[in-house]
Amino acid sequence: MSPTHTGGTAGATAVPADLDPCGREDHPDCGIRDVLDRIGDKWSVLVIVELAGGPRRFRELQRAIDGISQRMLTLTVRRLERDGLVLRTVYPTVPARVDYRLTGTGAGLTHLVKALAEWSLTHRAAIAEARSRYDRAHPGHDIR
Amino acid sequence: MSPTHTGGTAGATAVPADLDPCGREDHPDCGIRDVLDRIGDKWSVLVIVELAGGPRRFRELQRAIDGISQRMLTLTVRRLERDGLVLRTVYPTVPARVDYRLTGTGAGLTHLVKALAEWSLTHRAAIAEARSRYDRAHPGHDIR
DNA sequence: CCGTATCCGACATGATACTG
DNA sequence: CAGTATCATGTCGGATACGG
Repeated sequence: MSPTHTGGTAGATAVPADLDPCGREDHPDCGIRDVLDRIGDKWSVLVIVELAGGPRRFRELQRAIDGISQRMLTLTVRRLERDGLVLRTVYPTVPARVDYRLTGTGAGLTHLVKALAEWSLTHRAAIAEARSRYDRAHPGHDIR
Repeated sequence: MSPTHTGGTAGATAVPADLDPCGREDHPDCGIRDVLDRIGDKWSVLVIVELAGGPRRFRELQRAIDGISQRMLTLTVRRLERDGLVLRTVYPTVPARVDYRLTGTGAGLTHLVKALAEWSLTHRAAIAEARSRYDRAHPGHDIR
């Protein structure tokens, strides 16, 4: 395929209205960023997935999520709590016992996360192949 | 009783753990990370959303996505290309003309992104409120 | 127009030690 | 057990300048 065509560009030119929550693109922050930042960070999704299996204590989470440091687990779980996605409960026993569970809002997110996870699995092979193909075609040119 | 609890908008709804795409929870890295890293980074989603409206040239993307630097647009679009989510076409004109469009795989991701965007919009208010409530209840204690 | 190449600061994350 | 505090560091992303 040698695309020599400089004529009219094919396809629609407008962003579908249902995908443009900002109204205008010159307004970068429109709410979706907040959620995406949470979804995107290294550990939140793993915490959500783990909590989807039911309430967990701090140490249970840490053991379940391989590689997470105490500090990052604390931060992650605090941010999720702050956003109202996770409910933190402290039992005044000795030693203290704390458990975490998804709120209704958080549980709703799990459906999306689940869809994302399924999509990932479905396309994992294709993506891996695309990557190696790209790397083969562009030697020495590292992106990542 | 009266366990001290903070945060959370509604009562927790336990979700059955059919979410584990890895088979085992002690093995959290199973491909979903790759996709999440792409979803999670600052610009990929915005590029995908923009391309959902049809093919775009480099400058069009940059103008549409407010705040993105040339460097980051290049990197973002290259990574998406490498993953086989975006197709890059170079027309040998002078000056060069390049356009980007979603591949079939990339278009599939659009649906998920769209779902995520809708979820964000729906819960934006609740999240914002949860945050300010948290911040009110925990003064001086910043998480972000 | 469409990039690439550098430099650099800010922030996220990790390691470690300490507390209630 | 469930954190907090502190320090070190690696990466991300922005600004800028240059090149095809």
